[in-house]
Amino acid sequence: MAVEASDKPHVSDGFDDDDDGPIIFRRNTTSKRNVEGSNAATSNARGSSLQKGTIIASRMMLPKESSGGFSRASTSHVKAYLVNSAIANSKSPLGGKPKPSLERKIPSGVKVENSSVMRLTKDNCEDSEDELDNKPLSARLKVNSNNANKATLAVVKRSSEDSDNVDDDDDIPLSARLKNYNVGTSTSSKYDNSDRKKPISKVQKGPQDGSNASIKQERPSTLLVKRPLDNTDSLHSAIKKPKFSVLDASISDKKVPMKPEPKVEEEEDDDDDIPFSQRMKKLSESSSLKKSKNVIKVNKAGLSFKKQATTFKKFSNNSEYSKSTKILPSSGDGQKKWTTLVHNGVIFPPPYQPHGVKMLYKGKPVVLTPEQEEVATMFAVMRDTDYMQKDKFKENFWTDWRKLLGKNHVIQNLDDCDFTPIYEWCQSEKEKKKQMSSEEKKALKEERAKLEEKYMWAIVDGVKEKVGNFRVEPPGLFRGRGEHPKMGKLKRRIRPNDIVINIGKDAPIPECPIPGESWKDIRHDNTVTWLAFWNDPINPKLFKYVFLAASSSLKGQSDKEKYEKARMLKDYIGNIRAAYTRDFTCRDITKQQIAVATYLIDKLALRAGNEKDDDEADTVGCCTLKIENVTPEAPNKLQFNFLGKDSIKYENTVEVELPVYNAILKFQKDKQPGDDLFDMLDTSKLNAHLKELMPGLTAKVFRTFNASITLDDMLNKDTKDGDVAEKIVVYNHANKQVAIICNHQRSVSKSHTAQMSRLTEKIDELQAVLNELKTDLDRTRKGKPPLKSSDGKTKKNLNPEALEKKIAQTTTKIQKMQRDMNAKEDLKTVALGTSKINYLDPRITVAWCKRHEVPIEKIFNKSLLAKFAWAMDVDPDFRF
DNA sequence: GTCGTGACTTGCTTCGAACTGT
DNA sequence: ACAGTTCGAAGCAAGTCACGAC
Repeated sequence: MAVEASDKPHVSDGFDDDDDGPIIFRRNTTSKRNVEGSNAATSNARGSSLQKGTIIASRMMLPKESSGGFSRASTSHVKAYLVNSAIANSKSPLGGKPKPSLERKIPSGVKVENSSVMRLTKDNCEDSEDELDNKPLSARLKVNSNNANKATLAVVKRSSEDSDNVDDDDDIPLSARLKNYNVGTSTSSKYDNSDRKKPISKVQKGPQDGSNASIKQERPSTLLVKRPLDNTDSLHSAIKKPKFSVLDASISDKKVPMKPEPKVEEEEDDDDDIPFSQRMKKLSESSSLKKSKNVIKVNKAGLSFKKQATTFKKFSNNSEYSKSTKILPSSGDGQKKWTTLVHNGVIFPPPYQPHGVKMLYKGKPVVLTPEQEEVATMFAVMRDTDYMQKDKFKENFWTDWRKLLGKNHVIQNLDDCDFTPIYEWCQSEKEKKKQMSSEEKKALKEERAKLEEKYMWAIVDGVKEKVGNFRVEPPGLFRGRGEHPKMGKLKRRIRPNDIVINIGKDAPIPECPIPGESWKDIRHDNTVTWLAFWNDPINPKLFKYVFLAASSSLKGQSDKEKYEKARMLKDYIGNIRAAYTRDFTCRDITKQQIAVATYLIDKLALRAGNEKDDDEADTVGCCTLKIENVTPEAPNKLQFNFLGKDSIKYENTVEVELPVYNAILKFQKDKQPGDDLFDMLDTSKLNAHLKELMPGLTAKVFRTFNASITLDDMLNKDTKDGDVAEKIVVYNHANKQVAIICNHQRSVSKSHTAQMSRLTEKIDELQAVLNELKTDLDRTRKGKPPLKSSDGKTKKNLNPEALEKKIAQTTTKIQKMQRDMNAKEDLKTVALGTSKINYLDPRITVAWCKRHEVPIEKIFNKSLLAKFAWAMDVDPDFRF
């Protein structure tokens, strides 16, 4: 049974008893509601400008990414960013000046022209080296490492824009810098920080302590027993990433990944049995140890911001990760995710309640059965969406609805249907609901909560954990994104006999909530984390899973591993870049394509790009780029234009290394539009190759790596002394750059234009007031009375000091409004949340907050604090 | 090596409550 | 009190990637 000392859900405990005052969350984005002329269905048509040219600002100009910039690191990142920032954000929010919308102001071309790009003056993948192509990359890299200095890489002197920022090794020949990487360890990498200087094998031997660890141990558990984050092998081995967890074994035979350090200590063997996650933990803990001096220092500083410390404590305290001393039994199979699992299954949406409102067919009311009416209502309520403009949507709806109507039904075509009565009925119902008193609303909410309470929690190995999506999806019309061929199809009602339950062997099987029906199947599979699933009614070969919530330890554990893997890439990235640069001119076309694809994934943070079926929207990623998605522009630019995930448009023109440019020309030769650019490549080949370079490396790791390293660099470069608000501006700016790198877009709020004009009006009004005040001041100084106000009233005769004060206040107000307006415009198509939730290592944020005395709740909202509980006790000196 | 399946992460929109300014 | 706005949470679609069968 769960160990439970409180009735309260543990997740919220940290908030409910907040005695430190209210937690205020703010964000400077515009409303996400109401999409300007578009919604999901038209996402491909929107926001294309976001990407346009902005990548360059943040990534394309990064010298480290150029052919030779392998050893370049964080500072270069930031430097490049700053240069671009100057270009792209001539009126940056940091500067507080009016800043027009990104896309309008920054034609990609301009940015490219301004970018400082290091070029290969000579290709370093000589034909003579082709003999190496048959050797494993890692082996080749060894050669490469020795040859790196000889590699005929040269750096074109960086352009003047960033010359004043040039950092120490900018002038060091690239070859020399490369050497650092090739020699191996992080000591040579500028990405490195001290806590990464030991190879995994070494670090794990260290004492498991670190200041954080000791703090954890001292803390008694007050609520539930929590699962430790790096809880021995049971949990870790449970994480289904065998390639990662068992990396030692898997890589030791033939294909040895590049090593961040050349020398492997004897102890390594001993660690082979230790799960990767655990080793990673030790790795970071060892860093805590090393930094203990600093910790003390920071702790001292911390006294001045007790409240902040309390927040961190509260979250790490409440975190399952920091409390438990419980060791889960070892699974032995390396796959076990849990030992005991208890939950109550899922809750179903209420049955359909017919409203009896008659729709019209050829102007006449039609009687429908409840089933037919239900589907008609689904269609009626979509009247205001863009789906109604899509023939495919209507066609699919009609096909499915007609099946319900039957061939001989009076309704014979959709065009003659008028759903207005139903639509209006729905609107009035909505309105009624809106008009309910707050007491009524509260009562309803409580009733619902009471009904759902038992489904909200699961007990995993004795720990009460929140369940994520315990509600079965209600029936509806499928809202595929982009030009999805199945949009409009009926998503039928899911019944208990569609649902497979996964639960512990000894746990009671959840009672089926619908009398007379039963579950499809009961499983006791502890190698997976799902609690239930059903087949997607739209695409039966896909599944809909019920998982634990993001705040659960299982999710937290895998989150942490994800970031550790990305951090690990930091130690390998130099060699990896050297390797793919070498292969840009390989004779082996597959290798050449792998090299170019990896380059694009690294440089542009593209997704891998799996193959897609015909019954899905036509979107692409790196491996599935089509000929027409990339347009070469002589001498060495590539113009990208494609629909990516969720049919979000990716538009970007970038300057690339000449060998890459030439390779793209070669890949396009003799192909037609519609043909694959990388015809020899797919994601499995690419990932198999990446795994040779670093254990567990896949294409998506590059995205996490690039996002997190960018945040880390920018925060550390740009944070200046100042008040919290200014620091938050820095954070949001970095967050925005990451969102741009990852092409995280959102649709423009429907009310955006109206909001902007309202703000403009207000600013104009204030400006008029300001002018009046200035005139009055002028007159007062000359001994004249103030002019009458615009409405003809006589104004009070103020003294010059009072007028000056008023002028200052008004000016400040105008400036603030202008700042808000600029921020709103600036972020109207940029979604900051996605990167925060998925790509930015929370420890970067937490450590930065600690270092700069920024309350963490200014950056993370309640759910993020819960999700990232595992990161709360990070060393303030943590660097990604 | 390819393909299909399964499990999980990522990503955008929507909903509705809370907040803010008047 | 009200309207407009912000924001967290939920919803669910759409990706990635591993693995096993053939």
